[in-house]
Amino acid sequence: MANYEQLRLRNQLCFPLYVCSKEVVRKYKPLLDELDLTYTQYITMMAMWEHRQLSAKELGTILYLDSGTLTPVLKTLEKKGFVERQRSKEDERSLIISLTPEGNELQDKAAHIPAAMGKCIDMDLEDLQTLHRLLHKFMDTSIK
Amino acid sequence: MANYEQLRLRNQLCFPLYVCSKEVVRKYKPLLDELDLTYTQYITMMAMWEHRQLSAKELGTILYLDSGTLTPVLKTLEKKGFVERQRSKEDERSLIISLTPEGNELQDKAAHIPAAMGKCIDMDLEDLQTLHRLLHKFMDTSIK
DNA sequence: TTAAATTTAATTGTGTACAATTTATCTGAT
DNA sequence: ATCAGATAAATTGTACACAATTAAATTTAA
Repeated sequence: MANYEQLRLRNQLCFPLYVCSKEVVRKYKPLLDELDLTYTQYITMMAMWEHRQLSAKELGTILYLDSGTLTPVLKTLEKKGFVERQRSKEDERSLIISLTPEGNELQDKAAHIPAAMGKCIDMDLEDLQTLHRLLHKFMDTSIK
Repeated sequence: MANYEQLRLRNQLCFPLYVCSKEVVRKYKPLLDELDLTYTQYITMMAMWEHRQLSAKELGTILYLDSGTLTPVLKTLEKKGFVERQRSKEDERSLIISLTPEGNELQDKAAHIPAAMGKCIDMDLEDLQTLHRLLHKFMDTSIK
């Protein structure tokens, strides 16, 4: 008789990852609605606040997103006035994304979000730090 | 001068969660292609293998998915012959999902997947167990 | 008992994700 | 100098994911 214990949802690592990720993104929604940003647009803006200017290629590397996802996200952010898209002069293949003044101002409006999210998470600091460390370890050792 | 340290991607908990989740799902793809299942269809089948019969409502609770996502997934799985959809006799609002013989046989073909995925993850067992425990704790304390 | 509230799926609309392909540009080896 | 290969975005197609709404069935309460 076969033992399918390993096929139970509760024994998977992938399933709680998948659920936690989705539910955290869902918790961001009311906060991000105030900024007129989706979660994907928000992490894109976080990368832009940090780097001011990036090629679409570099953004994709930072965010782990391909052009199929990023192209429409960047067009939307441009339409909202938060970034500018322009071809590189040195290499016409490359698309340079720059933060606009409006995009820069948005950072002030977003400044309270990390603390607001923190209040939703009812775990002690040590567990959160361990979780953070292990997720980064997982990313570094198991991805690509 | 404002300090936006908390707005950096690397300091977020959400971002590594989001990346790890996506990348794990991507790693499943070649294994699931052999079964003609997507990741969402796979976790749905895992729930069905475990419970044999569930209402759509119960499935949604187990998988953290709403009817907007589940309805098309279940129709696809029915088209593939792995589950049956029928209205409950006692409560016509309720949709009963049952495993078909073909769906049951699929479990044999899936039995090797957890071990195959395990080989992709280059972390020691203790870290994986800690990660698993903390993700469940996160789910239990911080979701809904 | 019947009207209001609740519950369950389905539908609609928007926005990702990603594989695969296409198009344009650039680089390097001959 | 040129063309074969590489690179960067965009496009196409499929499949979620979820909020909001709708529709039907059931339950509750006046």
